[in-house]
Amino acid sequence: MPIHNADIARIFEEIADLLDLKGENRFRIRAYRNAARTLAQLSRPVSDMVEEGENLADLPDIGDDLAEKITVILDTGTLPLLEDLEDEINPAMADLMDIPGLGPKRVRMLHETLGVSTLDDLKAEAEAGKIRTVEGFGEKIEQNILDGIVEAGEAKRWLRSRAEPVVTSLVDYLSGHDDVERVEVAGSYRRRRETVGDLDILAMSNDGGAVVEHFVAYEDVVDVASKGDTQSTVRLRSGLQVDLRVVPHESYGAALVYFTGSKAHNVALRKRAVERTLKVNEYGVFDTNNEQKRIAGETEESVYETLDLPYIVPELREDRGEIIAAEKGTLPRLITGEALRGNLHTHTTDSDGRHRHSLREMAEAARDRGMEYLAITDHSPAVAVAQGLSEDDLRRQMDAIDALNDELDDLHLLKSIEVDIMKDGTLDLPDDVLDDLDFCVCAVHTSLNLSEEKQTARILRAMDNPNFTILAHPTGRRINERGPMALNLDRIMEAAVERGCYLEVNAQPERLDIDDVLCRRAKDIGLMVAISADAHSRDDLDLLTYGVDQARRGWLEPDDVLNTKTWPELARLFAS
DNA sequence: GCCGTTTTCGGCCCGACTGTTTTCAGTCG
Repeated sequence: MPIHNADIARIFEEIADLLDLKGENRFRIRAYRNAARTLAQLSRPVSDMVEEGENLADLPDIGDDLAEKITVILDTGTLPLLEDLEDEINPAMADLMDIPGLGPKRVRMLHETLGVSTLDDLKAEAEAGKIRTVEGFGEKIEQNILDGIVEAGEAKRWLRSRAEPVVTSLVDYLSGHDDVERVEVAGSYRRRRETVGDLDILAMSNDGGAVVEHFVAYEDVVDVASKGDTQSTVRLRSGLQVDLRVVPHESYGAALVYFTGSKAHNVALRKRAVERTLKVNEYGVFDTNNEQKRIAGETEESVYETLDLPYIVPELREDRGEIIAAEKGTLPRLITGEALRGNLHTHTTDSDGRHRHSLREMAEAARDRGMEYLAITDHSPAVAVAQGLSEDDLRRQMDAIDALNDELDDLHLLKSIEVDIMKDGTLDLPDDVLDDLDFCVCAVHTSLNLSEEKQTARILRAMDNPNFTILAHPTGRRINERGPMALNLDRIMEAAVERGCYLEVNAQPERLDIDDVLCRRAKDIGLMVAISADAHSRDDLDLLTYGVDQARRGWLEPDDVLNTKTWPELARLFAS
């Protein structure tokens, strides 16, 4: 069983939690968390780095000690430090820190006084009214704990696409107030993450109190968690939590940086500020050598400028090397939706009655959106629920495409298929029909639970087929529904490079597969991707924008993306 | 535990709000 970066990151996170509960040195705790973050976002497996004799201590936030611990984990799958800590502290106590309002100090206090170790213990003591008897606790905290336990069972991050309409109406409402000059959604929403935990809204106004009052009076607000002169937190009927922050004109840029995050990016910026005897907070940039004189803050650009940096777009603000790149002038020129010339994954009513639009309707929708080409990729027979195309069906569709291509002069339809990768790694249609297609999109839809070894071998075998072009939704995950398949994607991506195959960035909001970190890894090894709508209806062609967002977060530039190429260019790539 | 144009020790990002207290610790983002 190979040890992945994520496994090591999880061990470091757990160690950090347990050290936190012990009341250890907070900087030591932070060191473990920083290292976990570095590992989780690393674009290549540390196991490879070790094999190739590279020094792990060269990685950011990893020194000699943690480098050694990583090699121990790679060898044994665990770490003596973790096992010692787990003997000392019940690991279930770490879960208690997920309840809002409970941090390490309060959890430890509850453990020492009431013997609380698990969520069940906590619930029982809260319901019995015992929490309020503990020094430093009261009725409010007890009630918040009870509420928090209930919400912990429900809370899931929202797909950003699902939050969009909520955002639009709330922003409209806030903009309608006379004292509000400007409103913007910041946070992970602005960084265009695939999901959002809550909404962070920034308003420009000189009367924070009035704007906060207006905010909490919004008709969808069901609970006001906090309310001050400049900020407030509420819960909407939909369950979404919204934080509002109100700042004056001169602080707007600094506040936008601060509220957009990520937290790690902000920390890195503030460290950089300290090195320049500056202080960055949500009100501006201040010169600590000159009586805290404000030197910037009105715009985001002004904040970055005082730190000797060009503007960094929100999608890159994850402290994944963007600050160094900005300093060196090597920030990527990110892919945009306008750069896409076509869509390489499209379904029609030919394969599935539930698909809403015909070949012709899909073609016209693509043309209306200015696309140069559209690949038709209905399902193959194995996807019986989708009434996959038989060999004869596919041949008939190819004829229909030829006819339509004669008729359309500003859109080129490509003949393709989303062919199933069978459990044994063969493709679901014979080679002689696949040979006649322009290219093949290949996908796993069944037997998602194979072992990592078998699943990887299955896909590698499929890639041996010369007709294999693009691996669709490579991990098979559905956000909030099912995780990725067990899969050695590093091997698959390397094999794809060797064999002239490609990966898809599936733009369906619940898939977004591959994700941003994997996009970055693909770029690093020179593997191009297709940003594909996986369109099941005309409107689905507009989903491409979510795929573009994910690709931007993965640092992809136009040259990293197949469908920025013209069809003749693509045809040459696919033929080689 | 990491890190270094203040470099092998002594720092490590910053402020608002709540709930408990009477001046502030804990938590959160």
